[in-house]
Amino acid sequence: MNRLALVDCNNFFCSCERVFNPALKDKPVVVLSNNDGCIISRSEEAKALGIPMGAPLHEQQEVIRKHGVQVFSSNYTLYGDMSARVMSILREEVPAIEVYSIDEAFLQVPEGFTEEQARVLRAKVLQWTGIPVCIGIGSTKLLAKLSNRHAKKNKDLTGGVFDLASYWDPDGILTGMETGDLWGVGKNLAQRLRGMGVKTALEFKQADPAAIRKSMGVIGERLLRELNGISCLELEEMPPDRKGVMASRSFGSPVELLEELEEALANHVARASEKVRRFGLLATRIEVFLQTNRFMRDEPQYSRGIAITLDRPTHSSAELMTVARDLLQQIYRPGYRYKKTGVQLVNLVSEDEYQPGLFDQPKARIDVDKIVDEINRRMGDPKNPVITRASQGTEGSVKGWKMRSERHSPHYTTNWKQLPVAQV
DNA sequence: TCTGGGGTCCTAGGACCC
DNA sequence: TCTGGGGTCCTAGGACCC
Repeated sequence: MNRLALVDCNNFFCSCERVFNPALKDKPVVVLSNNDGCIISRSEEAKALGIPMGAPLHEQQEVIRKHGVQVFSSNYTLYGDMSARVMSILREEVPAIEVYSIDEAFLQVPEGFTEEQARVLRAKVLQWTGIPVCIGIGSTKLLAKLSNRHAKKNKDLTGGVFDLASYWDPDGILTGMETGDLWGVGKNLAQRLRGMGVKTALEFKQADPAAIRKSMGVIGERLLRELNGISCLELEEMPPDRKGVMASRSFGSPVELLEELEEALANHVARASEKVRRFGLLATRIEVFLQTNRFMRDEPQYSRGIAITLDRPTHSSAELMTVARDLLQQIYRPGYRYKKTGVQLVNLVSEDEYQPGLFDQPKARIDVDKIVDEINRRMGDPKNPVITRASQGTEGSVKGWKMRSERHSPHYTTNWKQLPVAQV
């Protein structure tokens, strides 16, 4: 019998901010998306104030002011480092682990693994990192997710740990859960199920597999089986090779000029190609896209993407920037107020496996890109690299495309100059 | 003033080939 | 009267997730 545990960090980004700033304890805290646009993490206190997930910041200003909600720009350097600490503790405890996202991991646990043991693990993570987690146990990924959700929703009763299979009334829990609360069932699938008269998780569990297959395809059938304890989603210890890398940002304020778009795009290409180099990959295809603000209903809208397959795979910033700029020029139309541009590098191949073609240039003896990457890694932070290309614009030329990040916490754990100081 | 960014998987349809 | 069928690759778009 398979046995899995899903460990999920509570309000992860907010919890990270709290670890190094104890004054935030018991206070409402929220963390914003890139560009300080939306609220993407909320402490329990902030949730209690009725601040919804994904809410635009400007809609919540009044609540924030009234209750003194502490607001932070996202600090992915800090969150990434804290995540690695949590994952390394988990990895030591179990034979196999799949890091599913920055704040979640599936653990392969022994057959006799109990809620009691999960509580010990939970306490250890909290003590060693300061991050509270919830743990759900089940025989499939979907059931572990489901248990985790219950543990989190009923923390007072569960103490943050739950195993559906050892509960006295599992059907009662499934009845109290809508299909849309299940992992993998979004708005559309939930609606389709409602159309079939299936509303609760229990009704879904007992539904006719053939009917589900017919109306929801293989995805529906897989969910149904997982819900019934038949594992369809394997634990993936080795992350599969990346399919693509994307980089894009909304502008702080609308941009109309091609030159500014080119500058913003050059920055996105720089980030995307650095990522591709870091993974030891080459891109064989590049896509550039451009769009106006779809929320501005009364403004003229324009949205277009264009892609080409490269003559040969590359991860050179200079080469990719040239191609990207050319593509942008092809789709750019004057007279629009643009909200966003971005680049996707896809069909990635391994640097080592790639066979150079007959007419390829031999590799440069010194790879300038990689040297720049190394310097930026050691000396800068991701939002402010110390070395950039001229096409990316210069410091001080404050342009419309610059991203907002006004309430950034320090890089407590990754920059010597920003280490927290203990008061004696 | 103000609405994130980065992924994955699946399906359908067209082009092309034998 | 009558106009293959099956496989593969590519692309676009939908749906979902964190």
